Amino acid sequence: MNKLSSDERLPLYQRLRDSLAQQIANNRWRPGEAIPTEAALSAEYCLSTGTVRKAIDLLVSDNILERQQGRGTFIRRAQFQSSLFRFFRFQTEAGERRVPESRILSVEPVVAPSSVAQALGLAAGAPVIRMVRLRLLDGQPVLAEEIWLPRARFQALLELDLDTQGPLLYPIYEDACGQVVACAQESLTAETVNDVYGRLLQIPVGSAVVVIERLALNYAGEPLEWRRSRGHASHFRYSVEIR
Amino acid sequence: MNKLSSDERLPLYQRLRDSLAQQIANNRWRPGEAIPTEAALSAEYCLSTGTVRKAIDLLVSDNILERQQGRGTFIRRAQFQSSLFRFFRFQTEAGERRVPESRILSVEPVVAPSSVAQALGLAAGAPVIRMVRLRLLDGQPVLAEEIWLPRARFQALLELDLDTQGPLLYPIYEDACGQVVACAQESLTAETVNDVYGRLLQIPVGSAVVVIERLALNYAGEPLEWRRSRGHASHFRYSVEIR
DNA sequence: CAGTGGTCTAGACCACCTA
DNA sequence: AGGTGGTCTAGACCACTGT
Repeated sequence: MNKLSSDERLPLYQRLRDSLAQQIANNRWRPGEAIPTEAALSAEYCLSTGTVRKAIDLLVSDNILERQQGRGTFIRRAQFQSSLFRFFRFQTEAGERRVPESRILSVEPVVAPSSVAQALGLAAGAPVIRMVRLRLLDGQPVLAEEIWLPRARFQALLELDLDTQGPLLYPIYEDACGQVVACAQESLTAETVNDVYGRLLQIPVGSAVVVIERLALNYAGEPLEWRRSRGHASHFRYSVEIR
Repeated sequence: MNKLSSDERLPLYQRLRDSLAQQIANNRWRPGEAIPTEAALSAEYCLSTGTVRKAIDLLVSDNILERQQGRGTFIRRAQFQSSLFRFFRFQTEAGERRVPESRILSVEPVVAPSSVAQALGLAAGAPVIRMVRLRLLDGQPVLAEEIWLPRARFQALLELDLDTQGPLLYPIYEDACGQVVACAQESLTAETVNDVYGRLLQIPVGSAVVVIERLALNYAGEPLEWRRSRGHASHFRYSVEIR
């Protein structure tokens, strides 16, 4: 006999959606846990199953819930899975996805070049951290990354032994610096590789590489990280649907 | 008392969706025209309104139909604005968008190479039309396109003087061949340009070019056109938002 | 087996548009 | 006023999952 609190003019399925989203935000259920069954919800809120289903449909299409026939409806595990997979086909012959290893080549405190400062919304010459990283599959370099971070937020990284960490940076940002990446803007182009990156990627100078520039933001929309990645074009394929 | 022809194991709303998509592809209704009301469809197919609504929901979320409360449900006008703009920055200094001119270099009936046949869903060696086209801005080549069409659908193109037509192919497909492009899948990569395309694009052999492969489909999801376009990487930039 | 989500029905009533 | 899509009900039966 629960009550729907939000605006009475909204349809019931919308109000139920809002109520459930609120409870999810308040951790009534943990990620991976099941919410009550559709029957239980329709009893709790005195709604028909059709209305409950429509509310759940919305949360599923929002990527907040996940249905599993015969088992239940679950809170989606928050998985900021690297967008790499959308761009590079780092896969075995069998087509299974793999996270490339990470080899950090340098981490140094520097002052921001003007282009980087502008991307990160800092004053020119502001203190930043510059990191160069190589991603490898089976020992073969596939991606070379240049990463820039505002030092004010990421000072702790300089005192950390990054080699002992996993291959993903964003969990480290979260654990060591309390900085949570919520979303990112990426921008894609191609170029022929120069000698520096040719050597890093172990490909001939003049090969075609794809260049990905990414600005990562926190939930408040503030820039956290700017990176430029280069990878051999033969590892690269990006697909879109157009309507 | 219409019959749903497709696979009996599929849910009714799926089969109705397919049936409607087929009729839309066959021009039973013109773009902008209304389809029968939900009540009429549920009578015609002997389905409840809930099932009909669900089928229409799918077509709406596919961007094929458009609901207007109190008025009806309408075939969406295909605004199919060339996706070129999303990928290539063909713009004046002022930032205004321009459609590049089209220069058709060849149109010839050939048999399909196996890769093309596979993309178009044809048997290997099936009759197709191969077209080579150059897109130019201010007389400068910016994009070289290789276009493959199933001859069964596009025979009429061979008897047409394409030079007298506009720079966009899809309106020609529609007017001359009755083939309506509803959506497309594009896939993007990069390579260093060979001598043939280097000469076409008037750029040095070995420059980085972006390669776009596109499969265009009609409303029934049947392949209509496969094309591969190459353009100089410096004209190319693609942006994405990642949640 | 019992319990879950997935499909489907045959309505009712409402909000909105056109005339 | 009459017709449209939008919301909602109170069920039924099915397909799938776990024990």
